Amino acid sequence: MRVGDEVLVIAEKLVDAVAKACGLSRYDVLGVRKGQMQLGGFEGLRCRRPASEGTSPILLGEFVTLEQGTGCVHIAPGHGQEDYELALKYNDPRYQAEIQAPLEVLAPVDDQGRFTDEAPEWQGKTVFEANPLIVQKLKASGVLLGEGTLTHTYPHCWRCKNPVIFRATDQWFVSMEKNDLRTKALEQIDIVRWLPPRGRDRIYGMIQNRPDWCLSRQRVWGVPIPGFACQGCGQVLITPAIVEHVAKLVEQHGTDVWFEREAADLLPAGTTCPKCGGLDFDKERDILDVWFESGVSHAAVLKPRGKAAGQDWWPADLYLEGSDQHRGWFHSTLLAGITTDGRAPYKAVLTHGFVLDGEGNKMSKSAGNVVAPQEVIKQSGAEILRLWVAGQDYQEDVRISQTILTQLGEVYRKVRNTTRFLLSNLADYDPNRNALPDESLSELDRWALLRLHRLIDCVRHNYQEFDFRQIFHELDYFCAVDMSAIYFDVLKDRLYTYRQDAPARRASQRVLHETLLAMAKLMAPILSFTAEEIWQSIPEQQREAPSVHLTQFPKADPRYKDVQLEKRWERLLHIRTVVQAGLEMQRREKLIGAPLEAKVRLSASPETYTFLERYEQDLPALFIVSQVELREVAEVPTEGHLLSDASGFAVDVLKADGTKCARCWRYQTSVGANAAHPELCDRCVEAIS
RNA sequence: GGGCCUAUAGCUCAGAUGGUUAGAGCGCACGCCUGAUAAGCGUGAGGUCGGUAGUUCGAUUCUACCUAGGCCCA
Repeated sequence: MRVGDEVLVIAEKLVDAVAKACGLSRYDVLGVRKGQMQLGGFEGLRCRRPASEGTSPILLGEFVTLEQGTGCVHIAPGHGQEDYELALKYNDPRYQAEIQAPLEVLAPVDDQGRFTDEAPEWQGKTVFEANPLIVQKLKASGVLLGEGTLTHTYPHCWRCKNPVIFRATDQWFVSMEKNDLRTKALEQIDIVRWLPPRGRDRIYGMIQNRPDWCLSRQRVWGVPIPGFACQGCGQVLITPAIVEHVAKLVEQHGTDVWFEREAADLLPAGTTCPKCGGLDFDKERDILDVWFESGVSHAAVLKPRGKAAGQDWWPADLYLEGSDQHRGWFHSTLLAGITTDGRAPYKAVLTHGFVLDGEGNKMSKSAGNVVAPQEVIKQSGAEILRLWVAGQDYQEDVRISQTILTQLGEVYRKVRNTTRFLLSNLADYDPNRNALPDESLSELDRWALLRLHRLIDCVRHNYQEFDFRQIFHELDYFCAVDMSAIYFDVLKDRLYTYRQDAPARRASQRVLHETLLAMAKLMAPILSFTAEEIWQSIPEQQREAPSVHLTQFPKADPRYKDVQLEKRWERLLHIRTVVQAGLEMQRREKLIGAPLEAKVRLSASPETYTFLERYEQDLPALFIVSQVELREVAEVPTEGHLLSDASGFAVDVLKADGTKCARCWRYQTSVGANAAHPELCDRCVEAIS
């Protein structure tokens, strides 16, 4: 645009804003130009510099926005990443026509933030001291159109909050392209097993796009880079022989040797510069990127250990860390492993999410929502914390809150009480003397073993798949439903009232004993202390090792996998549930209280009757009632029953016949028949005789 | 702003190549028991499957967008 006798180049959309900011009241827009010089644009045109001699080319940069300014900015490739990358782009041979001479990466600021002799006019002044002087000079020479200040976010020291001055400096790099590091890394990623599988996509994308690995960091503390530079010609010196020499010194004196000694005392005697023959060197002051150290930990930890144990410790079976380490540990380990060994030093990588509060928000001190593991351990115990880890879906972010911990306490107590019941009912049982063969087991016992071995199968599989939350839920269900609500409840009668050596009682105790051992082993990796506590409560001769953690993990025995029996019991347990609903109805009617006060009448269709007939003697025990009347009827359901079920039976609940036996609490007509024991039923009389 | 990802009952989790009343355990309510007792048993009530739009005969399941949240990067 034209202002007086001057022509200004301004981004089209910013013309008004610039005119306003600079107080340009009268101007004409002469035209719009865009793109390359050949197409009539500005790219490659040269401009006189406002504060120093010479000209600079106009470049096109994607990062210049229309949010403020004129749309034209000066760049300093020595003082900013985007500027630097733009200079690199134009220094490529295909842009030689546009820029005529290669762009220089000038960084005229020293380590103290002062201008160097490359900017003689400001030499010795800090950047902030020079800023107003430079503005003054521009004003004086009449090249400053306008001036203003702008507040915006800018990188700064996280500790002292001072702004950071970017400088292009010499660094050490690992090239992603030389020796095909990137290609090899991508190949290795597809060989490694990633859990969950999407981890593969995440690290693949990163490796695909990452720039060269910058190995050097400008920190005073860390692992030194064993490099040297010739004082005479600046030639960099780092050869295998030199590195080996330094490594020996470090082995003898520790890493500090690098900081304590002069360069001459760190180099092999008689080292000369291969380029100029110089004898004096500077040592490298930069340290290694810390990711380099974790990236090579496998070499320090796995390789020597494997050798010492005569085992294959390398590569690792599994690397396990939070999902942020796709960019960290897994990443640097992969690159280092490929460089030194040509492969990833791990076979599989498992990642977990992050711990969030009960609402799914990140924990922070200021938000006051932090749940500290130490506090959980203090309040609920380490076992609850372990249970929490197992029960959560770690493939996503996991939550922790008082509600969740309280709930875990319930699960823990269910597991604990279940094993307590097992232990207390095995007090008079010795598997070496009292165990009965499979043929002596009732169907109920076989069903319990079937459920146990299904559990073993499932738990074993899920440990292999690292799917711990399934184990958590299966264990909970097994304790709460299969054992506590069904098996134990039915078993109490025979455990408490049968003669001690009654085969039915001993048979069930065998199942209880096997269940106890298996449960302790199954939970051992998660509830390690509880499992061991259980184990120590088992008499020494009744367990195969002094510690549960020294036992073999249980394996499901296929001989208990009776699919027909499983189907029959599914049906029986369904009938049991319907009967329980009937009992509940009569309980509400105050007809009965305890189920043993009841007699259950089942009216079954011919098909159901045939199915139930073989269990007729077992039904009172299974339903935990005093009597069961089984009747065959032609049509079910029919009117006039308490409850009827679509699968072909109806339930009625009546008061039990007879009187309550003082010993087994069942209502039996035989109570009172024996003069010596007028309060006992016939079964109890027999049991105590 | 870019990459990867999540959202199912109060809680932790299942679920279906899209198809009848979306499941479990716990918790909760109510009741029972008192020989697992700071235990045990039973019954029941809880969900517009984050929101909106689209594809489809039909979507919680597929697509897009939105909202909320997490990790990494800029």
